[in-house]
Amino acid sequence: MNTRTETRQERKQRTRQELLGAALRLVEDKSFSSLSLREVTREAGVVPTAFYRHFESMEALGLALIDESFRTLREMIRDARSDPSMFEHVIHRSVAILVRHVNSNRPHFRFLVRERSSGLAPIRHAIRAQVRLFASELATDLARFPYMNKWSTEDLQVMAGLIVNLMVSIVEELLEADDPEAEEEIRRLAEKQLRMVVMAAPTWRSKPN
Amino acid sequence: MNTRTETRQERKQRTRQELLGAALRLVEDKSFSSLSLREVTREAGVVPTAFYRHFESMEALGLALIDESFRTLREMIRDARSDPSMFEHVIHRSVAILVRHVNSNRPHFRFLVRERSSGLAPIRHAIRAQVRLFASELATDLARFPYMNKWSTEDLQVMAGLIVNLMVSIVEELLEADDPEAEEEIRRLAEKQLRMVVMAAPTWRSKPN
DNA sequence: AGTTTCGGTGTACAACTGTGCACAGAGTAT
DNA sequence: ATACTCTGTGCACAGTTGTACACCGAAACT
Repeated sequence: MNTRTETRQERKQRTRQELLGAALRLVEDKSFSSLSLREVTREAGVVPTAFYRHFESMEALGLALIDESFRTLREMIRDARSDPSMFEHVIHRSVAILVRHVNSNRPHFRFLVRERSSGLAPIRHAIRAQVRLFASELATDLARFPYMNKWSTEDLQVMAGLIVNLMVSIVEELLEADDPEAEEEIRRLAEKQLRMVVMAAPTWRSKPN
Repeated sequence: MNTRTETRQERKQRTRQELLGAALRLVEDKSFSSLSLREVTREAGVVPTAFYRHFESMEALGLALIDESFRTLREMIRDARSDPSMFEHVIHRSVAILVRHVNSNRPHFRFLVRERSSGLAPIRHAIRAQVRLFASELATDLARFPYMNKWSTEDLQVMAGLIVNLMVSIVEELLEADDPEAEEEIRRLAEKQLRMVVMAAPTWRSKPN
């Protein structure tokens, strides 16, 4: 039994994680806002009132989930950036990485894309802020690519927004897909869509008329 | 008093509409799935059990709301198609029409974009099916444009998907915006994004390598 | 060793939920 | 005028909800 030599902090962290995990498991079939505090504690295996030792409300737990989810998303970006074969097959590699990370973190991604548009205002806004941040980082990355290195900041932002949008909708579709060939089809179309979007790069010039 | 000479069918239709309207009003600040049958009937001014005279469950009401919402969306498309000045300034006009329709049907659009990703599976799927249908129609429309008239059906579908995606996210942003200058900024960026996307048309060729 | 701190328990309660049932009263059909 | 058909009402009931409160026992501190 390893609980024997468990410090108090550790124990607290553990049940905190259990609460977060329980919520994540439960939003698989229900929306977060229709999730009750008692359901979460029941799933986590603690008594309802224990919830308050960790979060002051369900909304607070939701915000914590956002933190957690974006931590895994940042891992993904780090993966993508450190991929040496990236520059040649950017699109192919990016989509591959995205698909892989969605598959190994389905609950987190599901939570994010759902609550991004539905959900309580504070949660919605927290997610959208993070996504915008992500888009900004992408924009600076884009500046290193051919054709785009002369673009204005706004143009880069717009292009980044476009790509992030696309990524969000790819994630949405991946989450709806269950069988692997549906996934393969999504991946194929996703790559095509991305290619179309970046195809604008060589031709683009701000304020065309 | 006009209720004096009200036929039974009319009366039933009226309270049915009241229920739909009540639900639409309530999802302004809560998500549909966390909406209770009693709340809806309370807002509509009828007794809870009367609900069942019109819908067998909240899910059924949700599906009815989808119908209603897409009816107003189809109006929008009709407007757009019949606009004579369309072909010259397609993008500018399209965005204008979109913004106008979102503003005059905020509750419907809010309901759609929220429940599209969250919400119960049947409702989610119903909405996504309609959106896909919309994308297909757009694809055939696109075939009439220069450069694109030689494209394969799949390429047209992909481009249409891209545009619809973009429209969805524009609607999402419009719904978050409250003050008119924020709206103006969204409109401006939306036009730029659309221009970028269609910019691919002249250069695009399937299976580039 | 004695005291304090604090994560988790158990009980309790008022508020709310969905829905079954009997019934009213107006619209409709005969 | 009489009988039937409905939409909407009223009441009831068991189940669930959030949270207040007193409490326990072990880790942490003195």
